[in-house]
This record gives sequence, C-alpha cells and structure tokens, in this order.
Amino acid sequence: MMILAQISDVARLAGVSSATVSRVINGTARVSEEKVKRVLEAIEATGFKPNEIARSLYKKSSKIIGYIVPSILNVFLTEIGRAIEDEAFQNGYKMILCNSDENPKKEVAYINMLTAMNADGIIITANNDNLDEEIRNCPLPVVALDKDAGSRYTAVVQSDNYSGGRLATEHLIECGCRHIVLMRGPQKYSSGSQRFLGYVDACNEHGIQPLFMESQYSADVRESSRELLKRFPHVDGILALSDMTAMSLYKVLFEQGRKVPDDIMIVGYDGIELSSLMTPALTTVVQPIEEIGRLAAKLIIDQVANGKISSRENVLPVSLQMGQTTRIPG
Amino acid sequence: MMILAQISDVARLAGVSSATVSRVINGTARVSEEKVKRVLEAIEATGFKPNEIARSLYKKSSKIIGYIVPSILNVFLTEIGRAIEDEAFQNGYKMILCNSDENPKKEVAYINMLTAMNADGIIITANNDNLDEEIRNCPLPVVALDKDAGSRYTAVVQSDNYSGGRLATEHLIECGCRHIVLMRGPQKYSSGSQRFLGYVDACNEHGIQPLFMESQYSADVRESSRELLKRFPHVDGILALSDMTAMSLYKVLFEQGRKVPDDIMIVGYDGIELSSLMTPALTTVVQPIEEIGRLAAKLIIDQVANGKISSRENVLPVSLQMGQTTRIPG
DNA sequence: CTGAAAGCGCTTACAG
DNA sequence: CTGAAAGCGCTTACAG
Repeated sequence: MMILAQISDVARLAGVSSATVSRVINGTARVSEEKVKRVLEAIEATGFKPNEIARSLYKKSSKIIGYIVPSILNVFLTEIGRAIEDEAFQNGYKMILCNSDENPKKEVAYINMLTAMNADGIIITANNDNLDEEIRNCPLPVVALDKDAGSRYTAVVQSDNYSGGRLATEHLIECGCRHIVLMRGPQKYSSGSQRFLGYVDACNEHGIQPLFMESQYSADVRESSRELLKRFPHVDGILALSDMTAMSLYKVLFEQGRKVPDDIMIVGYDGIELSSLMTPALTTVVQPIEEIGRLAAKLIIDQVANGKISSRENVLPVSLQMGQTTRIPG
Repeated sequence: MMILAQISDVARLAGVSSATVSRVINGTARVSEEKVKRVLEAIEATGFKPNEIARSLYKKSSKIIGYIVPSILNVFLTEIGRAIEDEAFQNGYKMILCNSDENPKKEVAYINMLTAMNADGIIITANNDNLDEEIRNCPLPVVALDKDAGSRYTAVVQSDNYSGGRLATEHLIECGCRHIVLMRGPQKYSSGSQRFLGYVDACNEHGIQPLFMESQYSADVRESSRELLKRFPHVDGILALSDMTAMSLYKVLFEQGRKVPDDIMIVGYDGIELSSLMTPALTTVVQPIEEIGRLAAKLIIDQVANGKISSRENVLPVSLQMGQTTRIPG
C-alpha cells in the first residue's frame, strides 16, 4: 500500500503546468523538447499513473466492454469471452464479465451498472425477452450473440445455425442413421430455430422423418436424455444441443449399454476445447468461437472510434469436426 | 441511444439543489418529506441514474474487484470466479475478469489498470513469481489464491492441499493400489508442494514407494500421460493434477487399452461440475470452490468497510468424492 | 433541513 | 509552445 502520485505532483517536480504534463502523456499537442524530457523524468521519479476514473469522467468513456452471459459456467460462452477479452486488451479496453445467473433482474442491473460506469459497449447473450425496453433505453451500443437481428440491438454476431443443423444432419445420414433425433433448443433463439430448420430440411431431402424433443442448455441433461431413449427406442443418431450436453447424453447411453457409435451416433455442437478431450472424442459442429468474440468486440471498438457500427448483421460459417462418436460406413 | 439525465436536471425539475438530490439518493442526511417526494418524482420522470464514474472519482472507490487468472479457460478458476462474482454482486460490487494468458506483462498491465480504475481490491492466481514488486507497490488489497502466505499479499485463501494429497493417496491405498504415481504440479505453488508432501507422507506410512512426474496445469496432458505409462509400466493408481487433466489422462489410458478402474485407478482434483459428468464419473478431491471464491471477495469487501483485513491466512477443508474411476475391494 | 461552494484528478478550449 | 481556467458529474464539509 502506498500513496499515488498525481498529475500535479509531476507538474511541480518538472516545473510545468498540469496541462503540459497531460499533453506529454497523451501526445495531444506539441511540447518543447526540454519540457518533455523533464516531464518524463518526473513521471519516472514519481511513478505517476494517470487516474483512469478522472480521465473517463471527462472523456465519457471508460474503455470498458461489458460481456453479459447467462452463466459463466457455460464453457462455450467463456471461450467467446476469452476472445473478446483478447481483442479488447489489444485495443486498450478491459472486459467486465457479468454473470446474469439466468436472472432477468441481474441482467437489467448489469445493463444499468455498465451504463452508469460509462462503459463503451455491451455484448450480451440474454435469456430474457423482456429486455427490449432496457436495451432501447441504453445509451451504449449493444451487440447480441445468438439472436435474430432485432431492431433493438446495435448489431448481431452469430454463426450460421441453419447450416450447422444441416451439416450435422447430413453427416449422420451419410453415416447411415435413419432415426435421427434432434435435441432442440428454445425456438425463440436463432440458435434453436435455425438449427431446427436446417435439420428438418436435411431430413426432408432424404425422406427421413424429423424427430425432436425439447432440451435445455444446462450441462446436465441426463434426465431428458433418458426421456429421449424412452420416447424414441429406435433412435440411431442424436444431435445434441452443445458439446457439454453431448457429454452428459453420452453418460446416459453408456449406462444403458447403448454403444457409441455402433448402436447410436452422436453429434455435438460448439467445438469447445473439451470436445476433443472426451472419450470417445466427440464429432461436433464447430463454431468459429475466436472470430465470434473478436468480431463482437471489434464492432464496439470501431463504433467508438468511428461513431457508427460497421456491420449490423454478422453470420459466420461453421464446420464439422469428426471424432469417434460417428462413423462413416465402408 | 438516448441522452442521460444528470443530477442537475433532477434538481431543476424538483426545484431543489443538486446537494439535496444527492442526499435523497444516498440517504446521507435528513431531507424534508416534501422535497424527498419531489426529488423522487423528478428522478422517476427523468429516468436519472447517477454516473458511477463521477461518484467514484470523489469516493476513490469504484466498487470493482479485479480477478486475475492465468486462463479463463481453466474451469476450476472460472467456477471460483462465479462465486466471487456472486458475492460481489450481492454487496453492490462488480467483478472484472482479467485473463492474463499466462503472460507476466499482461498481469502487470492488469494490476496497473485496476489501480488506475480505483478498484477496491484484486484477487489473483498468478503464475508469475516476479510480481512481488508490483504487488508491494499496489495501493489495493491483493488476495492470492493458491499461494503460500507471503508477506507481499494482503491475504491468502486456499484449500488444504496437504490433506488433499493425503486423502487421495490413502484412498488409492485403500483401494488396493501399490504403485501410485503422482502427477506433480509446479512446486513453487503450495498446491503443488503441499499435495506432494501429503502424498509422500501417506506413502511412507504405508510402506509404499512414492513415485511422481512433473505435469502442467493445461487441460491437454496426453503427452505426459503417455510418458507416465512408459516410465511406470506397473502403475496401478494415478493422482491427477486436476479434473481436466484426469479427463485427458483417461483418454490415453483408454486408447492404450488400460481398464479403469480394473487395471489402473484415477483420482482427480478440484471437484468441478464436470467431474461427475465424465464417463466414468471421476473420483476426485473436492475443493470448496464456492467458499474459496466467496471468502476471497468477502475479505476485500470487509477490508473496504473496516479498513483492515479480517484474516490473512485462510485454509479451507477438502473432501473426497468417490466416482467410478476407483473401487474399494470387497 | 438546505444551498453555494469547493473538490475528486484529469483534459481541453482559450488566450497569449 | 504553454499556463490559467473551466469543466466532466457527482459528494460533502461549511455556513446558515
């Protein structure tokens, strides 16, 4: 613990005004060579670090990007967070990670908090439909992940969920599956509805009956997995909602003696690091996690710099990564 | 996007001074009933939210706790982060998650950044020994996780690593293992050295030869796992460094046709949510993740309130959670 | 109980 | 090129 030097201490030591010190630090105006030298020495001697709070009060920007997620324990979202943080840091921004705990009140509280802190933007994966009012009233740019482009958001970044659903389904069909069940996410999100559409289209094109059941995003889906096996006893392929749920689903299949991929094949979704560390390694639809996070951060950083959003709707491509939970015959 | 009301707008509308509005908001002094009413109405009408930046400039506190971790992808640390965030939020604090990427420069940059933001404290899992200088010069309380109580930290919170190492070893011995290998973490951390001591003591008491090899904290330890099997072909029990590394280790055992728990038993470490979702469910040493995070946050919050740290050294108890990667004979 | 004033620590027109 | 002054939006002694 020690007392911090202020700009006035530096000014006094260097024999100049605070304004001059500020100019040297920010490079906002020419300062005579000699004074620059004295100021730099004084900064060195005092260990002066500008108070960012005072600076943001004037600048009306705190170089903070808020990232609001329903759960910090969702690895996919955390991996996106890592990319946001990385892009932010490279540009002199910080990221505040806000865990809404799937609690609408906490989401609102965080939006207000970030506004009150002069944050420069918000990246959000909301699980709350009644946030419209808050977002409309929010003076900051709000970038949504995993949403259809609604007028209330400044921009939307997501991956191509339709193709993802399609790709996974076509792969299972290619593997010989004929009774494919989709574990369907909430249809109010594009991740849920678009994947479903991709799945249905692929099924129809191959003369296969689409089968599905509702599922939650939580990591532990053992209960609904058991339910699935009961409702669809002939299932030979399952599209999971995420890699984490695939892991939990696999556990149930194993317990019930259903061999993967011999009896039932599984395709996960997201492509988190874990997917390849599972035993067996998971076949999964890989979202461009790094790009999603970076782009979301970049949109906000550019908006601050240029005053306008460069691209409102952003859909990034997905790909299929084959592991050991599916097998192509022959 | 819309313009924000300021305290002066509220004051004008209510026909009082800014000081009075401030008093009503903060409850710092008595205000006549009638003016309170008018102020409240004006706040409602204008949608006024106090600017936290201006407030923190005066108060020299931004109600922010910084949490610096080597990697946001370390699930154990993220679960602790969830607890910190929760405790923080309940007390009107925010948490800034700082991902140091195992980069010492980034750690220093974040410490400076948090200082410049008037953060109220820092919780850190540093992987950098040369941080002493920065921490000594840091005007904020710094709570370390996973460190021996060094004089440079304001406080330390960790779980009982010695007992953890012991507990896991005794369990494997009880399960009949006689060639137990410890995947040993960096000895500069108490998590590494204390667990090792517990392991060695337990081995010695049972007349078993301690065996170990160095390992990293990264999730993917497949390479060192293969190395382990080569160096210790008779191994019948392995203490992993974490649950994540146990998962990766299991993958290698499976690939090499070593049956778990029949041929080799595994004990993980941490007790993250994932440990029970693995197939087979992992036997692991459970750290009190929730308590660790909450306590670390509480120490900082209390320090702000009372001006002093309530407890400098904090060691929390661990427990063993049995899964399917070990089996007690008979 | 209440307002005018000073101050938190910076930055930037403004005037020279 | 440079300093005195005003201002960012609050809070709190101070005086009444």
